[in-house]
Parts: sequence; structure tokens; C-alpha cells
Amino acid sequence: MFDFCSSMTDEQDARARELIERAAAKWPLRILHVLSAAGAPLRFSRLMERVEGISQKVLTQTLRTLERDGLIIRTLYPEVPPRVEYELTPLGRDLLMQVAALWRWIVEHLDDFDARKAVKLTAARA
Amino acid sequence: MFDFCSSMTDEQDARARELIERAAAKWPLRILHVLSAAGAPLRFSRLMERVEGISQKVLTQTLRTLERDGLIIRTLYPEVPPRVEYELTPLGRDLLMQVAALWRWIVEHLDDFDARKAVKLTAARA
DNA sequence: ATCTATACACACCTTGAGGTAACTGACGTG
DNA sequence: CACGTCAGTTACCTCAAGGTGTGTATAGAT
Repeated sequence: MFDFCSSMTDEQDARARELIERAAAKWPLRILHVLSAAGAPLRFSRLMERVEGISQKVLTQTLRTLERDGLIIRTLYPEVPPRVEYELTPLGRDLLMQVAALWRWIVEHLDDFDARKAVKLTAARA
Repeated sequence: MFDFCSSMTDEQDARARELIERAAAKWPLRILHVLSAAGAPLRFSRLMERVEGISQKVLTQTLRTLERDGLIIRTLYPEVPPRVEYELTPLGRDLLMQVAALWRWIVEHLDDFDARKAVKLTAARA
């Protein structure tokens, strides 16, 4: 109905959309959510347990991406066996809070998404 | 830090995440945005022009998905040559408004996403 | 000497999203 | 009769995400 992005440059618009796409993809959102719910730094293997269905390879890949995006911090403790801990950055926490608002809105409106099944629209006439 | 989803069932949580993933994917967000910015129903070919880079096949596919999700309405006028118009549903508009809030927050904080590049973190000691 | 635990890296394969190009159907027009 | 228009559909191909399975370094425990 109106252009909610009118105050953005095309480049800002594109970058924001790219960030949304990346953060809202299959695994990143789950990982951020798990880290937030834990409330403390988590080791690699703890993440593997809690992010159900993810493979080792993809978990490392996704964690590296999240680190590059500044959403999590990776801390390596040079012990044996090695210990690595992941935690949200303030930016990651803030972003997750924003996404959570959207998340909650959707959950509150799941009925509306269901309701559409009952409303069958037929073709209009010219 | 805390579980922002504590009031959700696992199923609600999963469905909401799935909706976020689907809506935030490559094309759906752009299409919804274009429809919103237009402020009026758009024909297939108008969408093709405004959603830069999308192919005919993927545009139809994505539009069908958005229709099934109840976010847009497809209206076929049985003329020759055929005319088909797409417009946001109230639900689609509301969802886009919610996403727009997130969008705007990200644009306002793009500097923070940039800043991370300057903050190099080295390994900690145990 | 062997085994275990941890956090990966690497090679290989499958799957699906998305791109390209050609074809269709119905009708008005020249 | 051939042509153009519009909104697709269909067949075909590519590429990257993601899954699987194995290898690796290190030191302590048995």
C-alpha cells in the first residue's frame, strides 16, 4: 500500500534484505535461538546436540558465517582435547530480539494462516 | 539470554520458523515489497519488469506459493489476451509490515554490522 | 601400546532451487 | 493466413547447499 522503504537507498535496501535472507535461512535462526535459550556460551558438541538434525560440517560452516556477520563470538581454549565456545554478541542478541518480535507475531496469527484454506477464491469476471 | 519462545509449543515454533524461512527467501520478499510499493494490483508482466532478475518460471512458481500461503490473491480475467492481476491480502500486508519493522531496524544498524570488521578478536587463554 | 574425547577438515555424492529456451492457446488484426 | 499479445508450461541444464563418511592432532587414562 505504501513504500515502507522510501527512506532507504537501494544499497541499504539490498544489504538489509541480504542479511534477512542469510539470518532467516534454515540453520542460522535455530543456532541463534539455541544460543539465546542457553543463556551461556555453548561448546560445539553441545550445539550439535541441541540443533537437531544438523550435520557437523554444516554446523561449522554456519558458525563461521555467523561469526563473520558479527552475530556470534568463537572462543578457542587451547586445551587437550580442544574446547571451543560460542556465544551471542550484543549485536546478535539484538537482532534476535527483533526477529523474535516477528516470530511472536506470526505465532499469534497462525490461525489466520490456517484460515486461508477455508476461503477459496474463484476467478473474477471482467 | 532468555527463551523468547517459552510460550510457544514446539509445533507453533516450527511452523512460524518455516513461514519465516519461506517468506524471507530470495524472491518472495522482493515480490511482496513490489506489490506493496505499487499500491495497486499488478499484472504478471508488470511484476516481471519490477522484480529485477527473476525468470518467468520462478515468478509463477513463487506467486503460486505466496497464493497458497494466503499472502497474495491471484485474479484471472478471462479476456484475450489473458489478464491476471496480483495483489496483497490483508494478511500479506500485515506480515510485510512486521517484516518491515525488522528491515528498518537492520538498516538503522548497518553501521554496527560494518563495525565488526574492525574488531578482531584473538583466542582467549584458559 | 592402545583407546578416548574434541573440534574440526576433506572428499564424495545427492538433491533441489533456479536459470534458459522453446512451445502453447485463444483471439483480434493486417 | 500469418502475426503479435499475455501468461504461462515444459524440458533441460547448472550449481551450490547440504548430507555422509573418513582422517587428524593432542595428551591423559588404562
